[in-house]
Amino acid sequence: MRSDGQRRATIKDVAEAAEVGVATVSRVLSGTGSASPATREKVLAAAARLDYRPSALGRNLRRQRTGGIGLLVPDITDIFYGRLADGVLACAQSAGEPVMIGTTGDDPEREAELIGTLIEESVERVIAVPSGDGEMWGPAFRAGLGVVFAERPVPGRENVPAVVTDDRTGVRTAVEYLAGLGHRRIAFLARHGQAQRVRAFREALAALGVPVDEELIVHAHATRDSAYAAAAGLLQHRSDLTAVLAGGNVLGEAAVLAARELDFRVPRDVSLIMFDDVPWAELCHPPLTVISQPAQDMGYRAAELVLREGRRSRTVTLPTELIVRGSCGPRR
Amino acid sequence: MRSDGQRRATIKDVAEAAEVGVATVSRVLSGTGSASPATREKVLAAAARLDYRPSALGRNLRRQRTGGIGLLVPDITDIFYGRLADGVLACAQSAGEPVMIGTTGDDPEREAELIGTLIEESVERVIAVPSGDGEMWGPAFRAGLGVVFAERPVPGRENVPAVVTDDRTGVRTAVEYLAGLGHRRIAFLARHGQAQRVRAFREALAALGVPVDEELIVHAHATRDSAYAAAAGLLQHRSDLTAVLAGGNVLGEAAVLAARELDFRVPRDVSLIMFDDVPWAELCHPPLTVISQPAQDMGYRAAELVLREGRRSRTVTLPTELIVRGSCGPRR
DNA sequence: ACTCCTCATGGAAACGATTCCATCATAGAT
DNA sequence: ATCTATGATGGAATCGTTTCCATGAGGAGT
Repeated sequence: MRSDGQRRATIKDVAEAAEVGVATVSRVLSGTGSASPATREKVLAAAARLDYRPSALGRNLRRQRTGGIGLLVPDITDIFYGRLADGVLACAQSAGEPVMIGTTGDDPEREAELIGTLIEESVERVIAVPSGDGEMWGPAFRAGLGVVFAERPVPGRENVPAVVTDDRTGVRTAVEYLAGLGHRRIAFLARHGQAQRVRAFREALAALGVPVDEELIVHAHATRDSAYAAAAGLLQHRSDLTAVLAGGNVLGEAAVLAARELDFRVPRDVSLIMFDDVPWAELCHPPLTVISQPAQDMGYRAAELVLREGRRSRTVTLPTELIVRGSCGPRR
Repeated sequence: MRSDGQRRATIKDVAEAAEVGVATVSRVLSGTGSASPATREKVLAAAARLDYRPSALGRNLRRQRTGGIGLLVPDITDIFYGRLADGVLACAQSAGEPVMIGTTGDDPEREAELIGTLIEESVERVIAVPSGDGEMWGPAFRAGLGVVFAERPVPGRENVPAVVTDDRTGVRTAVEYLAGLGHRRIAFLARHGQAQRVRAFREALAALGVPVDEELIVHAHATRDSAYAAAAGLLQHRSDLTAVLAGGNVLGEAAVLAARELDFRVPRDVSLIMFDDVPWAELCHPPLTVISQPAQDMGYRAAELVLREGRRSRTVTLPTELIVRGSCGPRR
């Protein structure tokens, strides 16, 4: 008996042990085709005895399809993407599909590299939060990958299925809520790549007859440092603002921190509202009013979409919800 | 030209296009062996023209090694594991290794399933935060996987390399700090699987001559609900306690929430300290005093360890750091 | 009893890459 | 001029699986 630890048993070993051909073993184990009960038994017994597991490598090579899905997110440390990933994993694992993950850091170049790796690995389905303008996706489509975008659509690729949040309604809800409290000087703290939300922000202000001050729209990169710098700059240089809308939890965190550091009292001196409902929003002082986004659902739906590649599927838009806590007050 | 979109180019296509044999193409592209400059050029040009990418499937099947590392964490939504995963990804991506991720939910059964999947996929290196007692790892070792445990060691498997935090020192630091403030009735809010920290807790108390009250040691599962229930139960039923040490950020969050809900003022009524330095610890009111753990380093080191499988490596223990903020005060 | 059909079965090809090995050409040495 | 050493090159085997196809056996229908 040399089955203990040296080499993984192959289908050939099972065939020998069961005294049948490899084709029969394959048929029995995959459930396709016919086999007599006696043979069936023998094969199953041999497979169990040898602790046999079919090699996905061999199978995939033969079948010319890998199964398995790739997942590309900017930053797994951002809880929003953590929850998105969790949703993807929940769906993928219940379907028995392995998931290959990569973090792009919102850098199109790293994204391109990761796409390349996925293609080499013959992964044929990808869920991605695209970086930059999403200009790196040519090779992926040329290679025939099934792609679903999450969180953000890509400007040039409207025909690619995507699962996004209803940015327009979300932003409008936030802006109307703030305007209802009397705020006019509302700042938007955005991440690069949130062009859609910025547009919605302008529209929402315009619809309310509030003039848009471009200097109140500030962009930051996805890092905590950049977010803090942007938030602090905003509060210092545009001190006539009375409310800040943060485009994501990292930006919101930075805003809270900057406000505290610069001695702005929330909500007395400045009202604060952010995208993403995160656990610490309740723990904050004061508790943060947020526009919640269904991050986990988003991941789950994206995974569903990418797994049923059959039907042509359009973009799915998920609703947001305003959760009022204590960080917004009337304009002073 | 049919190279546009239908089928991925194979090495054979490149060989034909360059008018050489497949062996030559392989040699040129992988850099092994010799080839004349002219041939070299022809092959490179053909490969570029056809947008050729070698299939990892074919290569791995032939080479009998997959490369790529598996990563098993309890919950990617927990920022501690998010940072751990980030560290793993940082190392793996810089080494060009794909990463397959799975979440176990701290459930040994799901863990076993995921291990099975990894074996089928011929992944040969795994970094895992083991669930339960880690009794499901037999098949993995039998299959010859290179395993590195992270965060927690597994009782029966001391010879498996692991990257863990210095629980003993971390806990002792926290307990000594609290004792220095006059606290005697110190509770420990632990997750299942933190046996090591519980042991350290008992030892630290004993070393200070403080009697150990077993009822002040409470266990919760890894979910937010379970953590909240445990924290609330602790505060309600053992109201003579004056300080709580939480074994992780989810537990700490639950403690803050429960304290607020039950009208315990922090730190006046109860002092609070938790493992994990997370961004919201500063945002909390009052800011939380924490024992920080180098989660990202942990992941990075684990990845390094699992990639240099060559040398036999022992367990790596990473230091913790006490970060004093405002959630601990003198005993009333 | 002969034919036909179905079912069980195993051999062999294919998937895409690497790598061993044999072949061939050319340059250098005698 | 002949022999040898070296480098370039391609054919073919191999990895583990699935699947096509051929074969053989056995039962049913005439």
